Amino acid sequence: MTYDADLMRGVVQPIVLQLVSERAMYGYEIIKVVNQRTNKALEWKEGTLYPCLHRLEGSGLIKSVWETSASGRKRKYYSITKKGLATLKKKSSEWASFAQAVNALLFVPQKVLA
Amino acid sequence: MTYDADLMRGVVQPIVLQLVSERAMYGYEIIKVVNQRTNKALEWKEGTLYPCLHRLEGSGLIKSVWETSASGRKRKYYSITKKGLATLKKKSSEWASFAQAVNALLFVPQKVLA
DNA sequence: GTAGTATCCCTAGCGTAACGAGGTATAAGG
DNA sequence: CCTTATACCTCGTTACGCTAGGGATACTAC
Repeated sequence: MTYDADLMRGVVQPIVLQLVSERAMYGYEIIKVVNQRTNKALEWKEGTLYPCLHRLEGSGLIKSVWETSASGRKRKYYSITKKGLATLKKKSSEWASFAQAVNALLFVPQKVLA
Repeated sequence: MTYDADLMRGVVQPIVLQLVSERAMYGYEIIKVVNQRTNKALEWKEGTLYPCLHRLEGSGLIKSVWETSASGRKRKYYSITKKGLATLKKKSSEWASFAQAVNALLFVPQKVLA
């Protein structure tokens, strides 16, 4: 299922921060992990991820190193910085209470009405 | 608490649809209800709501009537249309599974890791 | 009365970020 | 060898929430 693009706004950064906080990952890998872990509920494309990675690195929230695998493939591994960890913590609790607030509005228990 | 503006994208329309589906409401009222029902977790401004109302009406998802209260105040009451109801249903279930997917990524149970 | 606040509507312009569509290059598999 | 998967990137479009205005009427307190 593919969602309204607008929903994606605001969650891409936190998700990327979370993933690279678990372990160092490269871009292409992140896309695969997102798609798999959500059973294709979220389906990111490269045009979504790469600019985001560059923004995050530019803000000093993640950092990257180039590595070459045994097969010879070059991959840019991202990991989270101290600053990024703080942001992740803030953003994910922000998301949690935001989602709760939205749910409170969208799914109103009957007794509240009328 | 005020959230990253980007989070708000994609949820303003569904929320408005939900509220005016409960009963006819006017713009200023909607803002108050959103602020109250979320305990100020969401704090909408007029610049957020009014354009959204006009978009929704333009798309035929809601309709409006001017009414004058006993005190003489003119208010534009919005109510949901049949088409709007269908959209609301779709959008809110979309939100539900989207939120679930995001939660699955942001709050990973320990056993999943490594 | 009148000053200040709350109610009620509206809009123009800005900034931002997801997306589609494109490009490059290398490894793997048939 | 030729296709597919892997792996990186960027440009332009687009949509919409927000800021910062503007206008008008009712209510409240002094």
